[in-house]
Amino acid sequence: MARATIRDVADRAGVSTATVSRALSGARPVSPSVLEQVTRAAADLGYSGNGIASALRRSRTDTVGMVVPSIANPFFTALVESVEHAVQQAGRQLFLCSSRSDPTLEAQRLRSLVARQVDGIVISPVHGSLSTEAVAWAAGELPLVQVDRHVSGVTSDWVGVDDDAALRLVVDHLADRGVQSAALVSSTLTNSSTELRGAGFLAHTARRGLAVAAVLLGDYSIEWGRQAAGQLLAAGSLPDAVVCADDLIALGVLQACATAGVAVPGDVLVTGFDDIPYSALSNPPLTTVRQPQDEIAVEAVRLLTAALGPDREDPVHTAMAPSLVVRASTGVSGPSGRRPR
Amino acid sequence: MARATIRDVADRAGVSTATVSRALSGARPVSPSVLEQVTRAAADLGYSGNGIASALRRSRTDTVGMVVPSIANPFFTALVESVEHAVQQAGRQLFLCSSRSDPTLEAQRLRSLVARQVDGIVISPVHGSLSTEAVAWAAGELPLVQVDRHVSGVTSDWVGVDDDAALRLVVDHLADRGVQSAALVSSTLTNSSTELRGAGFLAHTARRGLAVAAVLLGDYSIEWGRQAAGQLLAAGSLPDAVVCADDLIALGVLQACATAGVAVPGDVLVTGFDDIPYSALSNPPLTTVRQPQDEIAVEAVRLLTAALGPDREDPVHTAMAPSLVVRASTGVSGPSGRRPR
DNA sequence: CGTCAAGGGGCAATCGTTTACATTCTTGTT
DNA sequence: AACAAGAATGTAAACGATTGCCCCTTGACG
Repeated sequence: MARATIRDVADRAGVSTATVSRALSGARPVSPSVLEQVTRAAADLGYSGNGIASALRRSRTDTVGMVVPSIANPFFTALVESVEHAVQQAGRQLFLCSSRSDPTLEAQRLRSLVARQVDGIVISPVHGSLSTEAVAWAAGELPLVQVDRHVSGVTSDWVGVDDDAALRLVVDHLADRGVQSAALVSSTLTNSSTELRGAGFLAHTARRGLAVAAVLLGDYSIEWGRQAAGQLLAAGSLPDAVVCADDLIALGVLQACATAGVAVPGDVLVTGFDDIPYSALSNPPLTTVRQPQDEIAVEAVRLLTAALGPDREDPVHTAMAPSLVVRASTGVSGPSGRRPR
Repeated sequence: MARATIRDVADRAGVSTATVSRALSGARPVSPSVLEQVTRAAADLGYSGNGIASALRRSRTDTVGMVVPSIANPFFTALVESVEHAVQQAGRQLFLCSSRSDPTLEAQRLRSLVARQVDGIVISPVHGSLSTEAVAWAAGELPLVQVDRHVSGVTSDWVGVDDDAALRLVVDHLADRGVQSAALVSSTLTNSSTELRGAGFLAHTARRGLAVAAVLLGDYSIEWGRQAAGQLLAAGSLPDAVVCADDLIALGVLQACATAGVAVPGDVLVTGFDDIPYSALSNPPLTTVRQPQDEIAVEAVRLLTAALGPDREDPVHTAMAPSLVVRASTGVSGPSGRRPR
């Protein structure tokens, strides 16, 4: 038995489809008796509407698309959850896609979302330049706001964290702890966040007179953190501190240090970025930068909703203030012995 | 400027909309010259099709909906990622919803997915009985497969892990380590997984002659793990082992033990369930049960795809074999000192 | 030269809603 | 009592694609 349509409901209730539509949606008042009839008929038939037909007619889907580089990264997970919540509050549904850090896949997902007529898109672009074309195109088709990262050369809203301020917090904290040299472990990905964090690291270490021991680039993963730590250890001379561009990398570094018998924070200090839940549980617990991801999500959805309205506002760049969460990985013991072993 | 429609492309190429449709979709061959014309016209206009209109006409959306209790739980994150991949392979897109462990929200999401005419649904239901009505209804509307957990009394496909076998692995391992008493920390959620794990715990501890020191029920979170450990510690007499119904709980237990100065595995052994990535990084690394979530996802999507075909097969229950990942939290040192402090 | 088949293309119906406009039916006003 | 205003409902035209059916052209074969 095929699904009941509005026509079936209308026939059963003895009214026109227009009346059914109005009764069910409340778009215009109907008489109490008719409302009763229609409601009953709909219930009897188990009528649940056809969102597709509705969307076609109204040319709105009440749906927002979101594209993130990875679902597995807890930072994005948290962001997704916040956005989902905010979108839900606004009476819409979230369509989630993962670009798997691949600009080609990302472009594909964007095309797909546009074809599916989502009302707007929230995206954290994979790459600073390779993502530009697809993002620019999508932004031309419908409202789009970038979160966390952003591509260069596209005029669209962006909401994220102030990466420079974040690295100022980290470097100042390390310098206050007496650190004299630091290495950066980050990603080869040339997107805004990565680049701003790299630039911030260099600028603030210079400002505080810290030596830059090394800059190692891989990807945002635990595994890369392990490898990078391995490289630092193999080089023989460990810096006083290792600054990581995200918590996953930092967790990998911590694990490698533990395996190699290097004491943290005794021999080297380690910092992360994002404050994912597991950073509080590592050994030792990780000093990291907290992003206000919930506020970022709320603001992103607010901007999107605004863009759906009639009057187009100018694109807005909003950098939220980060905060430093100090834990044992930069603990009070400090770098007493400068060299391991 | 409004988005270009197939009509615009047809006009520009000097052919009918039917021909454009056929040229672009390849549903029927068109002459090379016309194909060329159409392709150029579409490119010129930046035509990208209207998925909604197409979906209405074909009554398929090439979209699969997925509902999970939480996006933040790494186990579901991994499952989502696997399903997204599998769905993508099948040429469809994934529509992800979080039910936030709330049966009411879950029902709402299911209604929404059905209204949006997704081709099928993959769901991990929140609750064993409270979710039944909504799941049963949705399963009546379209193909639906349950993953990980399942509700009672709905005839639909299910793919998950063999919870009884998993607890057999855990309990046998603990018994082999010389454990004589064990506590279970689980969730109050009465869903299939939780119940089967609880039953398995009781059955296999009985079989191996282990004393059940306590059964504590809360929710699947780190925080609850902490609290439960607190209760056990406060009770004065710690069991030889704490079996946790998932890794998040176990991580909380480990953290509480570390804080309280209780040695793991020296004073107590701890096991988890799911093998989330962070379980390898905890202090100490966690012994846990690995679920073949990728296989589960692939099988779920396969079943869904099969159900989309013409001939309806009988509902299938597939329990995948779990495996035990032994790490330091049940390490070789064993429970030498039975009582902490 | 006639017939037929096949390939290529167009016409128009269709999917299930929503909604502008027309129509009917009340009800109140003068 | 006639008429205007307003409320409730109906009619039918969209929305933008796909596709069954028909027509035309062309070439092959008898």
